[in-house]
Amino acid sequence: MALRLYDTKTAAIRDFEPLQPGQVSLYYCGATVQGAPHVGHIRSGVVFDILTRWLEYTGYRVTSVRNVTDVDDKILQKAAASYAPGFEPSEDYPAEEPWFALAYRFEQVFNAAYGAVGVSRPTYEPRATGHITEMHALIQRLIDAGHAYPATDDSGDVYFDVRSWQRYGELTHQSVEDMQDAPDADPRGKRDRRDFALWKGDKPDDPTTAAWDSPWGRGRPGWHLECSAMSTKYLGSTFDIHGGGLDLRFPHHENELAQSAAAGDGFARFWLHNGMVTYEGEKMSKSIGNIITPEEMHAVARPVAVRYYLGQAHYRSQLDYKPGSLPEAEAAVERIENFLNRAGADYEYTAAEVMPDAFVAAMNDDLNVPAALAVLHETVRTGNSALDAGDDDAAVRHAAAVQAMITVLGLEELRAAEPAGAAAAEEALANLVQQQLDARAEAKAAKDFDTADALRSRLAAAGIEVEDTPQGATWSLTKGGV
RNA sequence: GGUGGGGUGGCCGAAUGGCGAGGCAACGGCCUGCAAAGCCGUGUACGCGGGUUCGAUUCCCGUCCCCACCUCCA
Repeated sequence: MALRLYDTKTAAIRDFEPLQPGQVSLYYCGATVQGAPHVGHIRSGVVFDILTRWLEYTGYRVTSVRNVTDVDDKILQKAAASYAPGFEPSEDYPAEEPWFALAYRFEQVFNAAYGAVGVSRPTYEPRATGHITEMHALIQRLIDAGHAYPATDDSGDVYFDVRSWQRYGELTHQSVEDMQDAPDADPRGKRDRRDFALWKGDKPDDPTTAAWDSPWGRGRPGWHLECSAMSTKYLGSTFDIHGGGLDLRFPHHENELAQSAAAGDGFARFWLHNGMVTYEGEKMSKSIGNIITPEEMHAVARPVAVRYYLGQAHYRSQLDYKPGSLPEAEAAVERIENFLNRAGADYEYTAAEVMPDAFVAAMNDDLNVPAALAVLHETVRTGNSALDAGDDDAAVRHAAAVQAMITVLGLEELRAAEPAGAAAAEEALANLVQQQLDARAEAKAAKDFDTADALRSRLAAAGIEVEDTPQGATWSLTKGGV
């Protein structure tokens, strides 16, 4: 069964066939680097990372591009505020920080947060500020085609002419007439209130570093323009998949589509949108203040559990965060981990040999990760049964299958969770623990259970968990701290 | 007002016109000196009202409620 994906534009699940056989071009919206990421941003990264991994497993060569919007009104506002009298510096926002320093700093914070949960770096991460030339070319094409115009006032803005583009609204299935008027929208020199800025004229107070010369005067790019310019530059005028959060459908993606299509580009063939992360039913967002940061999650669960949690729901579903969510994910992850550690790693199966058909079918069905996880857990259970029955061949084969599945889901670090290590300190620790375990084994052999239990308690107090198995006692560091 | 997505057992979360995905939690059993891990088993789930049907959680109509977007948003 071939891959099928839900496309927002056609509002239907369609067979996915790339433009070029064997190759997939994927563009997905990254961050406007005006602040630290929250969990919602990271979910989006995980979703498109899983998509990329699945496409690659399926045999495609994937070119993925995720933009960095490193100049916009909010970035400039925050930087400007840091120079204002009475500004109170905080951990996130120090005093007197130029806009480009702020943007670059948060770009790195974002990358660290993505990396912490195993989101692979895209093929390329272009920055808006590095593509002003391409944006100018696109604006010129739109003006030439009669779909953009310089502002009628002297602002130096250039707007997209929504009324000139019949298809405007096609992505989100809205007609311009039915759209609610934005009462706070500044009509400025617009022909229609819904016209949006392609280019924003320089204002007297703007930093000189945040303005570029253009045929329409000095200024900076409008928000939506960079994605059109950069996606088509690196992926072609028509490319396979455009992704992003559900909240980007309108206006961001609608406007991107309008710009590119009106300029004559085919643009994205599939539009994928991931669901929001909510907290007690409400969308996580800075303005509401119900943010959970990646740091807060990492404080209560290991990265692999955080990743499991963020990826476990279907990507189009809303994901509601609750205090118990992460411990639950941790428990599920440990179950998988325990099986892999029991089964050992002595197998040489290729992923294709052992990947369960049901897993493939689930992933091909619009990335049905919940169903895929069901297959994963069934495999763990069957593998555990095989171990209990002494059928090591079957167990090893199941372990290989689990390994193949968790690699696709980006949970492969589960495999490396064993306590033994090459580092000298770990070796020394292993020696000490083993001495304790030997002493305990002697006590147990002598039926001196008080001593045996005391030894186990002392290890537990030191953060070391002991488990008895038919092959003797094993130990591990207590998960998630003591 | 417009557009889109939902309401599933104690919780999370899928599929499906007919045999109750999967995980977490709970309970019972096996195993174990005990524990842990593991295995087996248990639970009268589909917002409400109609309709179609031999049969509806699933399809249709109505209705209530929730969420997202309508120019800051992952």
